Amino acid sequence: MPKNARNASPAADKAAVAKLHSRKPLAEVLGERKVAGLHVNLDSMALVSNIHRASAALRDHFERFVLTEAGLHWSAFVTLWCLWIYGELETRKLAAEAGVAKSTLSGILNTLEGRRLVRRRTNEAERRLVIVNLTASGNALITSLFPRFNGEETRIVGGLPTKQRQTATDALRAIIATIDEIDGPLRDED
Amino acid sequence: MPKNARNASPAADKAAVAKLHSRKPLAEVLGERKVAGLHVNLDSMALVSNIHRASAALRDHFERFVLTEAGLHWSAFVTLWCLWIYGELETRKLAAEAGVAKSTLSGILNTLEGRRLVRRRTNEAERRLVIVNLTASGNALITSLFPRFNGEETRIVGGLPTKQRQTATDALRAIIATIDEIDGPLRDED
DNA sequence: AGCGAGTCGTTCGGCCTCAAACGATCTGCG
DNA sequence: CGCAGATCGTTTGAGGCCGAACGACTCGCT
Repeated sequence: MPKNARNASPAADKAAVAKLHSRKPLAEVLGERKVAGLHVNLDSMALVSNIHRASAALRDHFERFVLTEAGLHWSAFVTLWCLWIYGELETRKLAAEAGVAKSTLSGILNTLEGRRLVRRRTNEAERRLVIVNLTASGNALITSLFPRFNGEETRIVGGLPTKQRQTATDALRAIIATIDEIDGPLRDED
Repeated sequence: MPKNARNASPAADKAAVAKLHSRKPLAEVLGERKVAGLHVNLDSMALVSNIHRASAALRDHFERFVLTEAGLHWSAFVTLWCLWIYGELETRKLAAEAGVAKSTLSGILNTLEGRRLVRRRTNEAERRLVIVNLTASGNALITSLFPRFNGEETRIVGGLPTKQRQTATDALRAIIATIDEIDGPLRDED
């Protein structure tokens, strides 16, 4: 499939998003048109909104420039990455680490197993558990992909002053911790 | 400590994610086990990784605590929100603003239209265009939802020092702009 | 007038995504 | 023992999500 073609290019509806998206911050439009007496915290909204946009833009960028040619979706990549880091993992922990529901992971593993990138194996001592690990080709794939990923990450965020990058990272960590704190109590203590 | 039934609680596989996720930063594990001579930029990785985690945690939190009871998914909410801000929008622009492909929006609009929350109408002057706007009940729903959203946003990020919040917001904006710059040239100039 | 190229929104096929329901397995307690 | 309850991973059903293909429509040429 030709990547050029100025004429008749379907594909990549998604690519138009970021451009239009960033053209005019929604927060401003809201400020202009809506928040007459609605007392809204625009600062909070701006930060949260930018977190989502940055996440989507990053994900989109990586899918488009690195993952598509490898035939992987985001979650499949994350799954392989986790397995690469941890060596092998039970399904339940892998799902948690990859950030998807266990039922979602089941489907992802079916896909990856079909491509011979991962292997499933029942734990004999605990026959309820299923252990997943990379095959040789799965390991080769993620090993070749990861440096490119990290390189792109650095290309994108490396331009920021070190101090700002650090501050932003800390802020995000704090946000994650706060949400954990709010949502966490509903879960069982272990 | 028995917040909720310790016995037989299906549901909310997703909730376990954040907890396990934040327990042990993957970057550290990577540092421990992998990056012997692989020269990886851990700072970049930490920032990018935390952007994704924060975005997912936020989205998850809002879906669980605000959207579920309204029977809305994330994208459906964003779609209603855009319509609330802009009044009415063509399908193409709405998709871009909501951050989804136009084909995805088509499905979302089918769902929302089925619930009588939005309305579709053909533009008579340009019969290719479809204009979407909120119904009265759609408007009522988003109007009631938005303040709760903003309140939660403030609860979550409001604890950060103003300066740090501002710095983080700027950093995210810069990241989005950088990605736009990298990806943008491939799109048509308008 | 007519026709080819461009641009709408929709449809289609394939996968991801979730919660809930399910079968298999392990455990504790009588 | 035996079986009720907890905990695995998988299946199911409804919908989100994408790129590609498509029909409807518009515009520019000739």
